[in-house]
Amino acid sequence: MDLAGKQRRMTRQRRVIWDELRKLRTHPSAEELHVVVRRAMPGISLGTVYRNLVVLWKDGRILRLEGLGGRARYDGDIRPHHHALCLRCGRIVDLMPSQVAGVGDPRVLDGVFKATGWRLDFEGLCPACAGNEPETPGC
Amino acid sequence: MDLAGKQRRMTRQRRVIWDELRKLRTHPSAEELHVVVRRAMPGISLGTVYRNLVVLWKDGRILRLEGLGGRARYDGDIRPHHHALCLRCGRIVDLMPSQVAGVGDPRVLDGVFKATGWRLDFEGLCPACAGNEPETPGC
DNA sequence: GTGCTTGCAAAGCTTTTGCAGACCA
DNA sequence: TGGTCTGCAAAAGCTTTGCAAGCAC
Repeated sequence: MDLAGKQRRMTRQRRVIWDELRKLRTHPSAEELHVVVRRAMPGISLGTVYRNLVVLWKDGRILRLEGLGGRARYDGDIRPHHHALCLRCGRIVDLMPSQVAGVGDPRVLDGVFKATGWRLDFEGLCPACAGNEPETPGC
Repeated sequence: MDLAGKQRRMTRQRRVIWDELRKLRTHPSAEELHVVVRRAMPGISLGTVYRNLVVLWKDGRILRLEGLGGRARYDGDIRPHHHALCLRCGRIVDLMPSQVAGVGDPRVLDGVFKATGWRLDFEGLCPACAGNEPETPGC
C-alpha cells in the first residue's frame, strides 16, 4: 500500500498506457484502453494495464472515474473539470469550469465536515443524443 | 429491462428491506444491509436483497451511491442532499443543502450538454476523524 | 389462477494477486 | 546487481441470473 514511497520506473508499458490515454478524448475502461494500447504494443497484458492505471492514478497523473456503469473509467486530462454522463448513450462528456455556471466555491459549513475536495457531475443528454431525440439508442 | 412497466408486489421481503434501509443513518452495501435485514427476517437471501435494491432504486424509492470503494451503497433518504466521504474511515456523511454554501443552481451552458440533473459530493474528514487527527484509522 | 417473487446455487464481470522470469536504473 | 515490473493465469469480490417452488393480488 505504500505506493507513495516506492521508487517508480517509466517502463515502456507504463509510458504507452499513459500516452495513449492522454490522446483519447473518451473515458475508457481498463479493458477498452487495453484494446487501444495493444495497437502500439501488441504483447501487453490486461493485468499490466490494470496495474499501471492504479500507479498512474495514485501518482496523480490520471483521473479515475467511478460510479458510471459498474466499471471504472480513466481520464488522461487532470485539469480540474466536470463530467457529464449521457443517459442515452452512456458517453461521458468533459465540461470545463467555464462551461458551467451557478457554481461558486462549494464549501461545507464549519463543524459539519472538514472537506478537502469536491466534485460536481451532471447527467442528461449529450449534444448528439439531444439533437436526435427519437428512440435511437447508441449514438 | 422493462422494469418500469412491470406490476409490482409489496412482498414481505421487499417491505422489510425498504423499512430497514430507511431506519439506518449509514449507507450500507447490499451485504451489510443483508445482515441487518436478517435480524427481522432470518431466512431472507442475499440474492433477494440485491434484486429488491435494484427494484426499489429503479422505482425511485431509494438512492444508489456508486464509486465509493468498489461496491454500491444505498440510501433510504431520497430527499435532495449531498454526500461526503471520509478519507480516513470510509464513512459517508449526509449533508443537507442548508449545510453547504457557495452552490447556486449549477447549470451547463446552452448547447454544450442538456443536463437534467447534477450531483455534488465532497471528500475530507468526518467530525470524528477530524477531531482525532493522529494515525488512528477506523473511527 | 396468473405471473411476479423467492431461495439456492451457479455464473458473470471487473479487478486484484501470486509467481517466475525480464527489465530498468 | 537489486528491486521494480511484466505476462500469465488463478483467485477474489461484488452482482446478476436460471430454475423450480412459493406467494401476492
